[in-house]
Amino acid sequence: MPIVSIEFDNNMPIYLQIMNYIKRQIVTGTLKPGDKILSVRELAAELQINPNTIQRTFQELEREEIVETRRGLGRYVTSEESKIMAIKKEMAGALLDQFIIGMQELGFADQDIVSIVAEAVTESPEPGQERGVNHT
Amino acid sequence: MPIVSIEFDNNMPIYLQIMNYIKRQIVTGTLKPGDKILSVRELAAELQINPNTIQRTFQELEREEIVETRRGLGRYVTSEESKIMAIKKEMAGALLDQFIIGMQELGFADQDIVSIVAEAVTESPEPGQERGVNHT
DNA sequence: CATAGTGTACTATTTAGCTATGACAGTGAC
DNA sequence: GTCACTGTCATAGCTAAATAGTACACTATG
Repeated sequence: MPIVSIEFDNNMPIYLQIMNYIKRQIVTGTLKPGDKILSVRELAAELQINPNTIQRTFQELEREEIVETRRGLGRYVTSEESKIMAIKKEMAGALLDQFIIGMQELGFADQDIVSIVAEAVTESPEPGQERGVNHT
Repeated sequence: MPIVSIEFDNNMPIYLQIMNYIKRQIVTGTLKPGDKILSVRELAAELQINPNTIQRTFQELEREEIVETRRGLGRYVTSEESKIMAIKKEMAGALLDQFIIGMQELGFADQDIVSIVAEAVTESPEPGQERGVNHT
């Protein structure tokens, strides 16, 4: 049984989901700047996934300059906090865009969108819950 | 050049994206209950996509009882408006969940989430725009 | 009847993602 | 040097998604 686990969405590449998983850990401080990251083989074993897939995940993260690789030693979270802030901003912006544009495409008015969010946040503060949405 | 077009996300199956595209048209009333839907070959030509992929899209939509098939005639939007309402509710709920849980995972407080949405909605009311997000 | 349009089915091919497995190279501790 | 870890590379195989092309069945129209 894995120590940590991710609920994978079959309609999205695993390596992208693991990327976001790592990014979240960095953004929220679970992984701090300069921290050593689990090795390819460790993380592969923990998530029950092929090491090659983890390798691809890290290659992407490195391309985004979020992690640094020291050959023979391991991988480390970038020390540039500005980079981490930028990632957080980018991820939040993507979430926001997807949500608002999506709701507008469904025909919701701007005021409705705001009140739906406000209501959802007050009625069930903990994550992972079902939420009701009033529609017109 | 296609009359209508969709910006496809390569990280998600096309047939699912077309599904949502059709669902949105139904939910917003662009396609009304009982309306005839473009044929497999028509829609395939319009979206520049293989008819087999469109066929798969419609099979899924039919499984969700959103469209009805009359062999030899074509496909039609369901006449049950309650079904359409349910779809809208479901799609909005999915968007909401994804957004709120995502923001919470990024470390945003509930109040922050509400104000970010309120600000985004007021500052750029039209869809398809970039939005800034203030983070702490 | 023939025709044109509809949905449906089938085979074959390509590509991306993921897996399985093995091998090689750099680093630090002993 | 040896060992155990690290990252990296390469080959092969499997599956789902999408394409291409063909064919068949149903329906309305004439």
